[in-house]
Amino acid sequence: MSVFHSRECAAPDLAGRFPPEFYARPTLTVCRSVIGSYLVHASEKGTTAGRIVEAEAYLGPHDKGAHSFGGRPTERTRAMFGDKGHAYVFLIYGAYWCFNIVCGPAGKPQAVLIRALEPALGLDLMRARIGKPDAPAESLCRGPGKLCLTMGITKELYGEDLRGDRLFLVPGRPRRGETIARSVRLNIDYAEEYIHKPWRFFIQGNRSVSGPRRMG
DNA sequence: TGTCCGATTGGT
DNA sequence: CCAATCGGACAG
Repeated sequence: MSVFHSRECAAPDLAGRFPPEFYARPTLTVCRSVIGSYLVHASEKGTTAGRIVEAEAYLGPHDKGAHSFGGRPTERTRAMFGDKGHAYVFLIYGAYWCFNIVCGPAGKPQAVLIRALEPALGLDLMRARIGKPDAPAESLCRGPGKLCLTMGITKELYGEDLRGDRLFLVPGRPRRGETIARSVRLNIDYAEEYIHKPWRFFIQGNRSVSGPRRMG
């Protein structure tokens, strides 16, 4: 809460950040735990933030849906093999950036893809970044590519330490009455048996969630 | 060097 | 359902 009073957003509250131990837990635990937490980007243009309402776990090197499948680092995936609690940012379809939190035990390149946020701060800056001054709030960060557009996340933040001052997470929990649901991950038709792993978490029924908003 | 393709999105 | 669009992965 306190972090989001406008005065404090100009100088983000360091104490609000997750401790390193948060990212040391199993990746599926981290993935479920970030639901309800906030992602904050303090950029030169201003600060934007959103409550995480949808995330997916990628459990390389065995997960056929993960970029780290096979276990060999490449130029693109280098960050996934690096320190936990840092950003793995990649470009998809030559058009959109996607943001992940690097996780996993030692030697396991894993990550949590942030798929959707409920906008919390800097909505007009978000709208300005996509050139849509009238875009409804719930659509601004609905989808991994869109949230990077509106949050101003690009390759510039590749490998960024999420405990730093630019891009960071602030703990939060789902609100009363909100339920965390899980499902298969989206758009990984090539992942064979890993297609069916229920490694997507989301706040049931939340309007900012991309794809299916309910189980079943 | 050349070819193939995607952890998406927006429009038809 | 379909195309846009381009950096990276990998084969040769």
